[in-house]
Amino acid sequence: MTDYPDPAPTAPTRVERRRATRARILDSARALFAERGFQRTTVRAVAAAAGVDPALVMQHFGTKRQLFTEAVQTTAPPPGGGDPDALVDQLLTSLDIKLGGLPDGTLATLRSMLTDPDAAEHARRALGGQIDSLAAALPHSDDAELRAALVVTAMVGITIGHQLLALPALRDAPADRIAAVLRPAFKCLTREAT
Amino acid sequence: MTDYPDPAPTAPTRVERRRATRARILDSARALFAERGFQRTTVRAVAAAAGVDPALVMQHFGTKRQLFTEAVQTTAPPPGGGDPDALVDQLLTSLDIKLGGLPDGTLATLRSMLTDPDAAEHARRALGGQIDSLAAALPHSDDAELRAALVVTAMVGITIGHQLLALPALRDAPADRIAAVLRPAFKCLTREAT
DNA sequence: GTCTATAACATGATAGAC
DNA sequence: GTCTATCATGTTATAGAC
Repeated sequence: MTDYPDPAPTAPTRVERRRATRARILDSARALFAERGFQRTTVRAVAAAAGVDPALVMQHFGTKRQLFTEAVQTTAPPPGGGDPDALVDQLLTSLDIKLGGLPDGTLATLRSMLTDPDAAEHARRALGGQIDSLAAALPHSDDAELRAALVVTAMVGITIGHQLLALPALRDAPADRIAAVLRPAFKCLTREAT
Repeated sequence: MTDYPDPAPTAPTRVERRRATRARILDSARALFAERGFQRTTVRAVAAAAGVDPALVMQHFGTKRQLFTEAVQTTAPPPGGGDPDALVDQLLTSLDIKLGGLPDGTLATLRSMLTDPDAAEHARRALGGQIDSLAAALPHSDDAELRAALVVTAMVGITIGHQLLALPALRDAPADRIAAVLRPAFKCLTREAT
């Protein structure tokens, strides 16, 4: 093992190769989970996409569920502090991003959250975090959290309609126009009033 | 078959019994599809819930998919005509209904639309219809359809957050309060402006 | 010894026999 | 209407390759 000290810089060690294979499997899994959701994605399909044997996938991740969990694990989105109007613009920008290419991990969670308990829990946590951040930045009132939740879930619905269902009315609209139409409504939602 | 002419008013004929069994299967299927979605619902579970043999389900509906299609078939929601403000109130009322008990057929479609192509198509059609109705009632402009689509998909997102994900921030809010907070924002969305 | 591939078993959808 | 057979899939156990 330690007899020959790095014969060539281009020769990967076994651990490196294994790590690379693992990463390849994770990438394929993320893409397929994003496209088809948890249930409709088969371990065999992931293996085929990654160019490995199906059993190898299990070797690496134990169960399909664990594979999903790791594939979906992502760094938390940046929490935004500042005044509410800036926050709304920030949210609209992130929606703008979302309406373009949502990352596969997020897509996978979005797509599976209605039919898979684990994905639902993951979504609950992620959305809860976004809601709390937004609520904290809103003017204090007893329905700040409610308003924040409505803004976030409304954006989820719009994203679903655009990205996952591809509703013609949304698919054909440019992202900046959507943001422009949405802005006054969201400002209205975040402004405290009874 | 036609020898004995209705021996008793309480004795159901074979076709009646078959029809009743079929209805029982459909009800069980609708409930299970609403709770677990298409994939996670097994024909065996539907059969067990209806108290029949699994093969009988196939005898009646051919495939699990066809069972889903028939279970989800529902009468179209009432198209609303009138002025936009009244329409917004009407939508909020329907949201109010939705936040209470959504019918199983709708729940089943909602839950499965992100992971099942057929359910997605069904949802696309149903939402498209709602969007078109609303757009037709909005003041004519080139983004009436966009605005209508945003209102409808936002409501879908809110419904999902409330009913399917049970986000704490929404779950704990009374429906009338949600409607009150939402009303100004939706009015803003439906009012033409650039 | 460590990585990979093959075989075996359980459950579910569906088709055909009875 | 019920029972049995076939096929796909998730998962585990076992054998083969380097």
